[in-house]
Amino acid sequence: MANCMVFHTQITSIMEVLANAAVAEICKLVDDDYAVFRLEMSQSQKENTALRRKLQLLELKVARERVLGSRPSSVKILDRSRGMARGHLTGGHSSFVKPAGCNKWRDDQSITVDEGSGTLTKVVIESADAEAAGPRVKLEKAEGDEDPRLSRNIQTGAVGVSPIATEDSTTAPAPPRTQPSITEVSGMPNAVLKSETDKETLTVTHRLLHTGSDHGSDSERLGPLGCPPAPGLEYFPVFHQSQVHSRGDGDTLDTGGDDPSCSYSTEMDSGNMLLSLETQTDLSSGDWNRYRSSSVYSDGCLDKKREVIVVDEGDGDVPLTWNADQTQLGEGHSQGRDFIDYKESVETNPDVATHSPLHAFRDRDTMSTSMGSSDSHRRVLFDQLLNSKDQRAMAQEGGATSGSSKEKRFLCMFCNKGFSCLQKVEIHQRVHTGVKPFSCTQCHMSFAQAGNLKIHQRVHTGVKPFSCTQCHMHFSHSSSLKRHQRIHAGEKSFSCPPV
DNA sequence: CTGGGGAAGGGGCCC
DNA sequence: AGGGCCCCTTCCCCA
Repeated sequence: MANCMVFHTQITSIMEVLANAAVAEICKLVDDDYAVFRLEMSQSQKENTALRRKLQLLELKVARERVLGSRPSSVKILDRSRGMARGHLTGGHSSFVKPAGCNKWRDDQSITVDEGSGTLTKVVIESADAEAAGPRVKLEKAEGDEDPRLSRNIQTGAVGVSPIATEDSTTAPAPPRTQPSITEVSGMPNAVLKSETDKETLTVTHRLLHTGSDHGSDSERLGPLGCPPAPGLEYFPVFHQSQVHSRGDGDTLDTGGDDPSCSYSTEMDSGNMLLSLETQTDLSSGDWNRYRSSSVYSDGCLDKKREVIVVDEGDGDVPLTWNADQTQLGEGHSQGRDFIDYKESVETNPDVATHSPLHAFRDRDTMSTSMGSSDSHRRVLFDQLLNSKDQRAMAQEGGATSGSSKEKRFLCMFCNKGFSCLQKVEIHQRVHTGVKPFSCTQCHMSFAQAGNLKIHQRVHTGVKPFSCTQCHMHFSHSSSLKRHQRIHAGEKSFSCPPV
């Protein structure tokens, strides 16, 4: 019996030893695998960084070639306001910033694009306007020796500072610490705003983002962070909540925080996905339109989506029915919570005029005291949307629900303008979304209405079906003929009223 | 003064 | 009869 007990004890001890050995081996395997995993992650991240560096260099080269090719000595930027307003990217997406308050680039605004040894590029745009509204905007792309990040500083400084156009950033006077600045670490997968002080960044961001609206024209507006806004995206009404994918539950897989290999939360920031989209897309307007019309903004896709507010006639003049079969404009854009919020606000608050998605977002954003970078990005997009075409539409139509609500029971969800049928409001909402599903097959142009495309194609065909009966003139537009015939009729457009 | 795009309204046709 | 769709027209604006 005693022998049996001893044997049992020995067996138990042996089992414990074996179990401990097994645990140790398992732990070792896990550690090894984890190390391999981290190594692979870091390698992949390095590869991504290298690819991004190459991409940015290519973009810079393209921008430089365009600028230098068109203006070899004194580089000026063409007025792309119309192109921007019409939603066509015509150049590098992040290379040039149009000074606020200026409708056109002036001769005294210089742009220096010097890549030097290929490792340093500075783009300096100086506004000689002595007005306080004229910011000094400096885009700087500097590539460090080891640091793969490409930084871009947007500074708003005192006006009147002598222009800075130097190849060496060390010769440029360092901005005062108190000077507000925004540093976009564009070398990261998507732009990440780093602020010296959050308050200052918020202020400067707000100032930068409102420089265009202060002057009233949407064509003057800067894109986010000085980038020409992507068409369509410029007025993209769907904005998503940031999705942070790093786990914070503290288990062994929690690689967020001090483990850089898994700190990819910013990559998934959907607010910055817009920038990512710009970066990954050939930004020539043609390619952009191809992309837009083929993959995201295909007409067939769009026409199947219903994003309108339908006035329930049985409920008086209060629009209560949210008709949104799909609250996204294209695949690849998850349904935005802002739209959900808006839906809720519409359902709970009939005051749609002051609770449009834009107002709702703006109100909510204004309440935010710690606006993050993605919020800033979204805010500029919403401000662009609200302050430009939306306001123009509001001004033209006198605001919400103009006209008879019985006849115009389909309300635009952006400006609340009423339309008689669903298709009309869908077409109208393309004003806000920038969607132009009808692309010309012979050029880069695209149109929101099929009829306008048809008229446009007369440019290529040379067809001028409208002939003047009193002269040899022919016109491609009927309105042009009508306008021309006023000349024969001796009609004066502006005549002094009889005294 | 013309060229041309943007946007909206109206009417006809079809289901 | 009513709604959706398509096409055309018209006006406005800007380059």
